[in-house]
Order: sequence, then C-alpha cells, then structure tokens
Amino acid sequence: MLSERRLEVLRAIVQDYVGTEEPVGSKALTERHKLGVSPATVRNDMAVLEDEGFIAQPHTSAGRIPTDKGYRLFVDKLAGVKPLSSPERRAIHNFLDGAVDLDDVVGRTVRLLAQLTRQVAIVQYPSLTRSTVRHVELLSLAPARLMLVLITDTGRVEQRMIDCPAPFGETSLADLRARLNSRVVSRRFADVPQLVQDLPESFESEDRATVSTVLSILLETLVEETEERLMIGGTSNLTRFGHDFPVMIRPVLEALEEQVVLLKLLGEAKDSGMTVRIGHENAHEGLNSTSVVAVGYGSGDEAVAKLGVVGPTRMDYPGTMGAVRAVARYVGQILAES
Amino acid sequence: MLSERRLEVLRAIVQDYVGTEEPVGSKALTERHKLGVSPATVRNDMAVLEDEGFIAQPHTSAGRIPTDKGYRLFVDKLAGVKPLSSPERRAIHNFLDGAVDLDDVVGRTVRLLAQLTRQVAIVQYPSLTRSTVRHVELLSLAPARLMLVLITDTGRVEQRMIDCPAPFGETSLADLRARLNSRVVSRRFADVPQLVQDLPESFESEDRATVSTVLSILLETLVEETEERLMIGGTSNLTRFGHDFPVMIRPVLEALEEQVVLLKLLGEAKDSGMTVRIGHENAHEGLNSTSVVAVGYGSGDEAVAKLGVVGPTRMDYPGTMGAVRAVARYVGQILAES
DNA sequence: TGCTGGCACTCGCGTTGACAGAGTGCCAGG
DNA sequence: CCTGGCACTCTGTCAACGCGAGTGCCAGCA
Repeated sequence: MLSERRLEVLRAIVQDYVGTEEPVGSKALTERHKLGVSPATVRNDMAVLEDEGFIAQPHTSAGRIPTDKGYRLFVDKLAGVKPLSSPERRAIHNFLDGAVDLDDVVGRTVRLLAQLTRQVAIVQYPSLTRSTVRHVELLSLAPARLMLVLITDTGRVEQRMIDCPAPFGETSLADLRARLNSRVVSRRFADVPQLVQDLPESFESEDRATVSTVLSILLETLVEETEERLMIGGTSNLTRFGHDFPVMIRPVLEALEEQVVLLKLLGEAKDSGMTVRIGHENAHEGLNSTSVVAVGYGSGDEAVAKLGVVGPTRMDYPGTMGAVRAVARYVGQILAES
Repeated sequence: MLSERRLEVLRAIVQDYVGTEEPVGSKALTERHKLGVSPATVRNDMAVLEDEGFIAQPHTSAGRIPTDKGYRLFVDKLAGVKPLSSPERRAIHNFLDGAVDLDDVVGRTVRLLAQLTRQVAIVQYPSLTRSTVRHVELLSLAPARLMLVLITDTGRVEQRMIDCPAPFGETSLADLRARLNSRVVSRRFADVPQLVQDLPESFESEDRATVSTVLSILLETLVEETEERLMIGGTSNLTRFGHDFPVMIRPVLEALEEQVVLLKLLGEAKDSGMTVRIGHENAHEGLNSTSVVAVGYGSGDEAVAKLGVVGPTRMDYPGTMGAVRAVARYVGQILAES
C-alpha cells in the first residue's frame, strides 16, 4: 500500500497536469504544493509511483504524467465530486426550463452539458422499453396504409408506416385503436408484447392479418438496441484536446459518429450511480485516450436513459462529475413534470 | 475577357490543386496537361490570371492556388456537374430504402451524403409551413393538461405540452379534435392560422379560453425560423481539411454547432436549383474558408427543405454537386412514397 | 504580335550543430 | 528516512546554410 504522502504526491501530479497540460517535475511540485518535503524526496516517491504504474515519463528527463491507472486511483480514492457553484445551478435551471418538447429538452441538455464541462456531451433519449405507454395512435393514410404513433410518459414520440395486407375499414381502425389503448395505456412498454398477444383473435377474419401486421410493427419498434436514440453536441470542444489534438481528434470524431459505438459506451455504464471509464478502460479503440463520465437519469428512481460526456483522460474529474450529476438530476425533474 | 487558353490554364490549376493540395507551378502544369505550350507561356498566362484575381501565390516563388474568385469562375463556366457512377446510384438506393420513419430517412440521408462526398453533410427536416397537415391529435394527460401532436404529409411529427387555464372535459376534447381536423387536414400548414381563427367562438364559454390556448400553442409551433430542424453528420471528414486543418477546424465545428448559423446557411441558398457558395461568399466568418453546396428537395416540384454539404473551398465541385443533386432527388422520391 | 528558351533571383523548407533549461537518478551525509 | 549535491540525459529552440522549386524578365524567333 502506498503511504499517505505518496498518494498526496499523485494527487498533486494529477491536479497540476490537468491544469497545465505539461509533464510535472519534482521541483515544480514542491513549489506549488506545500508537501513539506524536498524535491529529492518527491523524486523518490515518484520513482515508486512509476514502478507501481500510476505515473509515467514521456521520455527520460521530462516530468511525469499520470497513467490511466493513476487517474483511476485519483478518481476512486483521492477526489470527491465537486458540487456546482450556485451561478452554475442557476444556469442549469434557466437553460432547461422553457423547453417545449422532448427533443427540445434533450437538445438543451446536450448544449448545457457541453458548455458546463467544455467537453463533448451525449444524451440518450428515454428508452422506450423502460417507459410507460401514454397513448397509441393509428391513422389511416390510404385504404391499406396506416401510420402508427407511440407516445411515452416521458414525451417521446415514435412513428411508423404500415402497409396493410388488406384494406382496413374506418370502424375496424377505431376498434383496434380503442382496444389497443385500453390494454396498454399506463403499462410499461416492456410488457406490451404480452398484453397484445391475443388481440388478433378477437377480430373478424378479414381484419386479422392486418391487425397482426400492425402488432408486429409495434413490437419491432420496441426491440432493444434498435429503439435507442441519442444526441451529441459540443464537438468543437475537441479542439481543446491538447497539442497532440490533430492526431487524437480523428478517431474520436469517427467514434462519435457511430451511434452503435456511443450506445455501447453508455450501455457499459452502471445503471445507477456515476460511471467513469478512463482511457483504455473503454472498449472502443478510438476512445483509448478519452474518458467517459456517464450517469443514468429518470423521472423517478429508476433510470430511463443515460447521459454523459467524453473528454481527454486529462480532464477535471471532480468538476465534470459534479456537472454531469447535477444536470442528470435536473433533467429527471423536468421529465417528471411533463 | 480571358482567352480560351487562359481559362484552360485556370481549369488545370483548379483540378491539380484540388487533387494534390499543393500550389501548382508552371512546369508541373505543362507536364500533366497537354496544353501544347511551354512553361514560359503558361507563366505569362498565370501572371495575367493573378492580376485578374483568379489565382494567388502563398508566397514568392511558390506555385499558384486558386482564389475564391477563381473557384467561382471554375464552377460557373469551366465545370459541369459530374453524374454519379452506377455503383454510387445503387448505393443511394440501397442506403435509403428501408428507412422506417422520417428521422430514419433524414439520418440515413446525412450519413449517405457524408460518405459520398467525404464532407460534412447537412439535411434540413421538411419545413412544417411548406407541408400539409396529415393529422392533428390532442391527448388528455391530466384534467388541465393536454398534449398536442402534429403530423405532416412528409411524416414529420411535432408535439407540444399544453397547460390549460381550466379543466377540459373529454367530450369537449373530442369535439375540438374533430373540428380541428376537419378544418385543417390536407391543407397547408401555412394556411392553418386563417383556418382556425374563429374556432374558439363555436365553443361554450367555459372552454373558450382553453381552446384559444391550444390554438396559440399550435400557431407558435408553426412560426417560421423556429420550426426548422436539421441534422448534420460526417464531421470526422473535417480532418481531411488539409495541413492547416488544426487552425481551420475549430471555427467550422463551432459554426456547425449553431443551428441558427446552419439554417441561415441553407436559407441563403436559392429555393430551386443548386447553390454553391464559395469561401468569403458565406456570410459567417468561421466558414470563410469553406464552400457550401446546397439544393432544395421535396416530394413534388416544390422544395420542402434543403440539404447540402460543407467542405474546404478546395473541393471537387463537379463530383460534390453531382452527389448532392442525386441524393436530393432520391430523397424527394422517398418522401413522395411515404 | 505572341511564343519560347535561358538565366538570374527569391524564398521556403529541411538539415545540422550548438546551447540552455528542466528534470532525473544516485550517492553520501545527517 | 529525508536531504543536498552532482553528473547525466533529453528536448526545444535558434541560427546558419544549402537545396530546389518556381518565378519574372529578356532577347530571339515565327
């Protein structure tokens, strides 16, 4: 186990490096932090920390920089979550209140998070399968063409076109709409499949095929992995990456363009509580020099989706974690109100 | 007026520079293109072209690069629109068919355009005000809380929460829903304000305030400028910008994050026909070294929205224009079908 | 008049070498 | 176990320099 002072040295290294973006040496450390020991002592401590893999030298005779493992220790043991300042809290409220619909909420959240953390923000839309049904609407567009509209309690709206195997009368349509709603409204989407299973049987034989088609499209819409949507923003913050940013930025931008990658990224996060994945802890190669801070949010206790930020491993973890947590909480409130 | 050969020289310079990304000199020009004259002659022509402002030298004793004015002449007079190859056409069809809803269509279009042009793609959602109403839905969430859902013929769905001044009964709601729909379905959204103007009068006095509230929210939703939405993609293509990309990329990324800027950018484009804005022709400062190629698309003859790409001024104009046009046409078809 | 070859000139770029500065590792002493 | 001292290493920077690409101009030629 590392001595108290060595941990203190690691903390100082992380803080300085995050601030200056430059490898930090023993002399500079003793000057900026009152460690009460000489540079030589610090050098010895550094040598130990390096042996243990918490810090590294870019090259001989340069200062040290934290490794992923070093950041990990810092986040787990040495740093707390920095609460936001009250102007920041106010900013959150001002920014998020006045959103007119869910797209707006998600859009504002992304911008807010990006601005607050000065990093790339990702916000997942509330998952369908974890929400409850507010309403199911069926519209007739043409004799054999319907439009299905799903509305969740979180305000999410999904639509699908349906080509029917046979023309579908207006009365049958009203019938289906009513029965569908009476069965599923206020129920969880995840339970919908069971709830509608036997619905075709109660229809006239000529309509049965169409009803089945409608239901199968409805169920398709609910398939996990496919039903997830998300929004990202603040990509211009990538330019703050550091001096080596031209090299780093490309794989990150590429990763950010692939929804699948991002969904996996957020999916890896624990369902409750904040998750921090540092550097190589991220499965995706392009994100090996980034860290992801993510947390679930929801209208109640249960998370309906996740949000978070992606930034350089050299980031202000306490501040970022504070901002992410605060935003998630407030978004949860907003959703509960709507 | 410039002689035929001088134009030919300009064309050659543009083509070479776009290909190599390096200033092009007189010797290299005569080698790569059979102009039938010696380097010395080309040098004289270049001097003239430089006097006229079509090309410039980054510094003495370097080759020439086209100026914005040079690209403008190239686009207007020297280059056509390159039709896509048939594999490319097939790719468009494969990629765009199978979209399940409008979000999906727009999302696929953005990715397709980004991939085809290897540039940043922007696709505007079909404008509400230029579409027609397919359906208006009103849902009761709580005694004094409604949800308004608008559906357009292009498949776009908008939703709004409404806090009513007074509780609104289920029968009144059904009534309002029916009357609203009978008035506006199949009409253009732009005409909706007139069509619903006198609607409150036909309601009982206790419901009148609520009906007015609903209508005012409905009209708010249709305000131009606010109702526009768009999607962008292919930002990782910015890394292809060239050697000076670290400098260029930041303002561009920043501009791309501001919906307002992008909407203006597309808004400046002509309603019909393709628009190419080169370098400083773009009002926004951050985009002074980019070109924008945009075109309207729609299900019929009339454009319901625009799409386009943003890339370095040094881009393959004929190819880009071809891709943008082809994609716009096919998206139009897809919309017409849905 | 317009094209061509020749020639001197300019300028950016990459290489080289020297140098200062920062930082380390190690060692002997308190 | 900490400290001061010392030799060593590596980087970044700066100036000098030669190379090569490319130009502008001029005299000659069709």
